[in-house]
Amino acid sequence: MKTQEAVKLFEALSSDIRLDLFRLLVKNAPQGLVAGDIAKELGIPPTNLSFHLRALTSAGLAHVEKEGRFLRYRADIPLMLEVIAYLTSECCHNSPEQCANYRQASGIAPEFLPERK
Amino acid sequence: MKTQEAVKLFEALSSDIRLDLFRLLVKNAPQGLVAGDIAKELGIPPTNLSFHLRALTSAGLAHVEKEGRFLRYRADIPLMLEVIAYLTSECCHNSPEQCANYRQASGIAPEFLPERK
DNA sequence: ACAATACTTCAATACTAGTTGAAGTATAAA
DNA sequence: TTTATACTTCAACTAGTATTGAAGTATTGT
Repeated sequence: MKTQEAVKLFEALSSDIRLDLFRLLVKNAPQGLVAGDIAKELGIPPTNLSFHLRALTSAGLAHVEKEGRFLRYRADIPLMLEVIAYLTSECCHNSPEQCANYRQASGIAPEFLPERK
Repeated sequence: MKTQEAVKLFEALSSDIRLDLFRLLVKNAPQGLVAGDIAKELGIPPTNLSFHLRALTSAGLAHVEKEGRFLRYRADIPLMLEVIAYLTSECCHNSPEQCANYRQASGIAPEFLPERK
């Protein structure tokens, strides 16, 4: 992943609305949610929701699919994992002693953490 | 972690300079780097570097310590791991089948991934 | 004491993002 | 085919963010 792409992704997550939104989609992966259900869940006006949904999708963190007159949104979980890998890469110069302690104390499930290469 | 704190952290990472900066500090954890070394490494003017260092530290992602006339900056790795845990929490409703596949394919080291509770 | 170094804060400017109401498009229901 | 539903785009305003040069503070070397 390039820096500019990662920046785009973090920008997309830099809003309370979008962060709630994305986490809701993560929670409801992989089936996703239609815009109306999201609006009900988060309680924000449709105009504003559209704005933030667009921000998420154009960053690539969510994808849309049409279902009749509904639009279904899904989180891109692999991309989320890529940006985590980018953020944490070469942590502590991959020193097993230094970094592994942090990692093990983190309360993060093993499957979400980047391999040390 | 509360939403607003996580937003603050993602905002802090929403700049190419600060993202490079933070990743440099992650790579050089836990000993950290002094501002001058960072400036050399990233090649940005001191005024601007100060601005971005302040943004990172006031978000809590980095901490400063005085060393004579130098200032040493260190990444807060546990906080980084907390925000990862926040982002990925309840992924796929913690369904082992759905989510574990994503996680295992992610190339992220086990120690960086949140526990499913 | 004086000058150099290391880094920061200040002030001014330019730009980018967030929110809202009104209007638009597309699908479905009556 | 008229009406309602689902969601988006447009336009306007507001407010926050990034960058830079100049000036400031603190520490070290001579």
